Amino acid sequence: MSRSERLLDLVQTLRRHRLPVSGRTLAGELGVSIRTLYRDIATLQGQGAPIEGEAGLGYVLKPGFMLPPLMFTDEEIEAIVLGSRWVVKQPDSRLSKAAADALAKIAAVLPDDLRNDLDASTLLVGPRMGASEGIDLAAVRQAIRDEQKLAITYSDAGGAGSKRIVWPFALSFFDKVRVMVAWCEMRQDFRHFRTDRIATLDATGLRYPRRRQALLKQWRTTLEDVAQR
Amino acid sequence: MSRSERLLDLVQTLRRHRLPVSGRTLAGELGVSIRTLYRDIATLQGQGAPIEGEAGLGYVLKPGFMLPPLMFTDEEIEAIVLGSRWVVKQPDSRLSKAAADALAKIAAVLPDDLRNDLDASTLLVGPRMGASEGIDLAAVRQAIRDEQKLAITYSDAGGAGSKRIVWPFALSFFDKVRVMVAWCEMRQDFRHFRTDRIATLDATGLRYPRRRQALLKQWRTTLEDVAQR
DNA sequence: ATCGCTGCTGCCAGAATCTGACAGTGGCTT
DNA sequence: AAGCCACTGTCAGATTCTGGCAGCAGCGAT
Repeated sequence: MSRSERLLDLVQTLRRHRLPVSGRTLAGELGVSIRTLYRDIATLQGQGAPIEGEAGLGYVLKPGFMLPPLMFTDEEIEAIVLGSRWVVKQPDSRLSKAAADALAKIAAVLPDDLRNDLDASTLLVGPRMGASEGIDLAAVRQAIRDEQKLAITYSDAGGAGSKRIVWPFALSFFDKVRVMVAWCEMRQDFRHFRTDRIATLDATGLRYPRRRQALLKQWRTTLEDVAQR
Repeated sequence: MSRSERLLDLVQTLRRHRLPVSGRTLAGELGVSIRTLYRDIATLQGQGAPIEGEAGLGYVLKPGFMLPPLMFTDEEIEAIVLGSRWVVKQPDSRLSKAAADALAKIAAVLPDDLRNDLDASTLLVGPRMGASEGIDLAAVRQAIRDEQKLAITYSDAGGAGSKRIVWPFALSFFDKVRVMVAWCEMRQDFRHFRTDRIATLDATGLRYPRRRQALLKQWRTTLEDVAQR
């Protein structure tokens, strides 16, 4: 058994024993000398595992769990972060604090580009979407990640359809519908497109000339202006 | 730099290069020989990392991300799982599928006792809770984990207060409020207690005589019976 | 106060692992 | 055919890991 496997084993073993266990016992269960066990404990503590050792008693793992290295796809990470953000907004203060802590831990290890992706997926208002989507939201998300223009056919509130080229930079939940936030070339302004009113959607393969991050920032500023009126 | 650190570095390096990179280049950036790089790639692939190598091109990391070992508290895991379950229920099929996949991956590595804890935290109906809680939900969660009786003072719909001993086994979201699901000793039946109507709550320290898992199963059966009426 | 149990650290030699270099195979592109 | 590349096998040397030993410190029981 390699060292890294053994370290995970140690955590699991500590979880099984709820009461303090002596180092000698742990070493025996892992088939390793007590000296090595001390080194392993030190390594785990160095990685942030909440293991407490007290002379005369033994070791206890404070309640918690070490998630081993896991491979998630972009969308899985997005789903987890989105769900956690929702929990943060819930009134259960303990749980919402826990969710915030978890988010911070996850964000701390995410590479920059992925963290930016997540910023683009905003959660505006208490979400309670009803209508099923007609278009492929994954395509929208892809375009946002790649900072590429989209050609869409959109039916506005009045029912009139229009073709537009837009620069999408965020997918948002708003009231009961999902909304794609984008710069509209036709209007030369920010526009919100309800995803259930987007009739057709085609990737253009063309990159738009500004950074998504910059658009997002500018859009947020605009929102604040509106709110202050 | 230890080997395990370097393996994480490799993943990060592969993420930076979006286009295929040759093994020679990667080896150079990591400061190791190309032979070692091949071994590292093999190790990562063995751990499930979606790295693809093609002769004549180089290596690409299929979009995704490897979360390094992370320490979460019980409540953080609960928050993540609960949030992901919410995402699963959303109409965005791509994202909800991603959430389901992520949940499966997390469940696969959770120790049994923690997985049981999570079963007790159910998500019943589209949640949109408004009222803030008066009592300490963490105490309820603790009692559920430890399978211990609780003494509560509850105000029912009519406003009349009553003292009861209950065996809590699940915390649930229902309509707009949070609900503690428990066996009520007074009524000798399952009862749902809106957490915002629980006036006082005291731990008894007494274990109740049945397994939480069994209560949960029986309660679900009861629910189905009611639904079929 | 003494004893026993335990956590924790430094040290060192042997065991285990990792590493780099070399050689070779097979696929792909030019 | 030539060049680039992924990939595997082998092997000696470098590196790391491991176990045993010695010693210190904190705690509770005797």
